[in-house]
Amino acid sequence: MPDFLFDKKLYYNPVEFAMDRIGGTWKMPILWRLKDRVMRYGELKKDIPHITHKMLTSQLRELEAEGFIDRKVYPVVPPKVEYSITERGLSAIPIIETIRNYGLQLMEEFNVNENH
Amino acid sequence: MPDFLFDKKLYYNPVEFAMDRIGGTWKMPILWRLKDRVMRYGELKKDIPHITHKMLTSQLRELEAEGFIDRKVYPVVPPKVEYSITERGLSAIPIIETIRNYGLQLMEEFNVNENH
DNA sequence: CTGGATCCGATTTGATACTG
DNA sequence: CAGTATCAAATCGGATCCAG
Repeated sequence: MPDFLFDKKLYYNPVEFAMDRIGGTWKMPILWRLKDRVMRYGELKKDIPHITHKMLTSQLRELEAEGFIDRKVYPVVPPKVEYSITERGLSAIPIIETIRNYGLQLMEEFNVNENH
Repeated sequence: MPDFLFDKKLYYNPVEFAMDRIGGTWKMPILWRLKDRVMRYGELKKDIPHITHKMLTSQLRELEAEGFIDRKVYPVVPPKVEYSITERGLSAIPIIETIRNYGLQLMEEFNVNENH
């Protein structure tokens, strides 16, 4: 597998390409929440623990720019913006589930419990 | 899914936990190469394009510390060190394949070809 | 041959202030 | 309510040097 360029960045393999699209700390949590319903900005902000305003905004912009989510602005005051998942975003859901299940398996192996 | 601590770091979900173990730019390429044979440090270095000495060393250390690979040192001069995959490392291979296939699918959708 | 340590620039992220 | 801009802190990664 040779290197390839996308959006001015050099990639070394398909795994790296995929993780650049839907990886990082926040993109999967966002897609996961949008998988079966439309959500407003404020809802996402409340629903995703620890995410900062800046990170939520930037990650939503990237997901939108690459076609994983749609953004619908209602011209009202105060502003209302709804985010929804696209076909492309939906196709990522099974991958997220696979990684999530693997993570749960690893957590057992490492004796990680959710009570600290 | 509540937060949990592991190795002094706070995690928000199982996906994040999994990707901290086998994610990043280099861990999957390393595991992938070790999946069906033992390799020496220099072999890995030659075989993984672009990886630097520092990154290869640090990623091998982390994978070893968390039980994904074994490190065998031969007491000879000059030094000879062999890296091999463990059971835990092998269990990551199907996940890597899944992500890889998804990456290839995305690359088609984005019209990424490997000739730049 | 393998690998540790250090320096330093680049990138990422959090906090904060401001806007329509 | 949703979003942008700015600055500072933290993290990451590359280059380089030294060592057994």
